[in-house]
Amino acid sequence: MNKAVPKRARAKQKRLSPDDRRREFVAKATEFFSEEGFDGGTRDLARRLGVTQPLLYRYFPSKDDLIKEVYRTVYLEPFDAGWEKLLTDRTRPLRERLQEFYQAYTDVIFTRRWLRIYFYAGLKGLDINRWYIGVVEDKILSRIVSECRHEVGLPQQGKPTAPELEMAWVLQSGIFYYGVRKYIFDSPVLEDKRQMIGNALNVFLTGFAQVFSAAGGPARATVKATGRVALA
Amino acid sequence: MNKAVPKRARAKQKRLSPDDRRREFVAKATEFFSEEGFDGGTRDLARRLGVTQPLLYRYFPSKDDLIKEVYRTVYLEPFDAGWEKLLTDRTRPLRERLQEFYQAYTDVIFTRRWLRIYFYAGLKGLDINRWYIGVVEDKILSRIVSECRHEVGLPQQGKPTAPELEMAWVLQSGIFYYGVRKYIFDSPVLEDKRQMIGNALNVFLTGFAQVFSAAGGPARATVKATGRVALA
DNA sequence: ATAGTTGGTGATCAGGCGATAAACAATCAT
DNA sequence: ATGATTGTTTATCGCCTGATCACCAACTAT
Repeated sequence: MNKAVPKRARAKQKRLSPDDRRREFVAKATEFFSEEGFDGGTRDLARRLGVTQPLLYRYFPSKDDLIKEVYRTVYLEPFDAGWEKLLTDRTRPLRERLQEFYQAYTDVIFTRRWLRIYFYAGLKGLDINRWYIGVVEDKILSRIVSECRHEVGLPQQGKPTAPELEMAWVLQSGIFYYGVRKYIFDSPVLEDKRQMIGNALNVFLTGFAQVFSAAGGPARATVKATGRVALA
Repeated sequence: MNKAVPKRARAKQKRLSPDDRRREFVAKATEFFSEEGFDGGTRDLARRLGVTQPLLYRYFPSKDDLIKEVYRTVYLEPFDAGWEKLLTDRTRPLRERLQEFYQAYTDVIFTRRWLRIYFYAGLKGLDINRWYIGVVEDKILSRIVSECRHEVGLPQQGKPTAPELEMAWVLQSGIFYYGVRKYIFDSPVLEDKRQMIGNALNVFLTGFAQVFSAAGGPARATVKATGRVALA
């Protein structure tokens, strides 16, 4: 049993402040759990941290508490207050605002770390996930719908309708799933993310204008005034 | 310890053929794993089946083998050969074919069972998931692109381009994620699935026509002939 | 130098896991 | 009815898990 020489081994890493060390643990735990899932063992995690397993329990009362901190950092980290202003800044063309927003947004969430934690949490049925979806709807999608309505000359009658919001979800999801395919399924995707976003926006904006504006040009598909689809 | 009366208790359920019983096990295991994840215990599973845990090992050599059978049934079950024909049947309007296809397709995969297994498998990094994505691309998306090209009068020059295929993914994902929100995240969605699909298709088809057809009408957004987006 | 506080480890516990073996119960062929 | 065969359970094994406790090492203040 080679238990000796603990001095030298640890002498290299300088002593961090307790808070910093804690944060370091959370950061590495995030990486670990995003790979192994939340059923990953505390011993494996500790090994990855270069410490022994009981030490975790000095910093966190239980594994669940550690996991909760992981959630918090992952979910709260990305949201940039500037995005709301960007989306509603009518001094710039809508197309340009959306392109810039989706590039910035996907720069943040299109990581293996973020996406995997997101789905692990979702499959667990945690509230935090529904909360996040609500935030996306409030801060992003309903703004986008409002701006689209303005763009095509529709009245700004308060909240977006449910079909409009759902259509914004279709756009959002179409872009979002590019990241899922790439980072969760390791599936090949169009290399140029910018181009994917650009095309998605072009199709969405032209389509939205013709489908949702009552006074739109001769729509290619038959749509009643209510937005309900006339099937064949 | 009440160990007696095993006769009566089991007398009710008639004896099934071995194969049927096996299938019943797989079916209920699918349900179980879709809820608990594949880390769910074999004892819990057995309790759900109304039998004891060791019995599972008479029907399946190991837990992993059982899981593989679960995958097989879930992934192979849905694919309907008729869908390819439906998508390419040019005697009917494209809009109508797509609406019918996506309604049928989502009728099959929009279940808590299917979607959750799909993501559990995906997070594990299993090949079967990449395989499925490839199938979707070959059997569904490239057909859709071909049909769209035909619809807008573009030449049928073999395979779809990468940007076109990616655009089809945006449509597919936009629709697919409706099910994810509803059945995985238990999040409220537009009640009328048919309407969601209809609107998504309307926007996509009108948008696609104007964005991807070189000779399209006056597109609202600036797009070079290559499909690459001109930013601002 | 010494006492006190904090950072970290080794040993260990109770419980749950997947899996196995031996015994019992029920059915079937004759 | 009897023996063979299949279906099912009880008991158990070795391993791994999250968590705890007593102890050791290191830095800080005096």
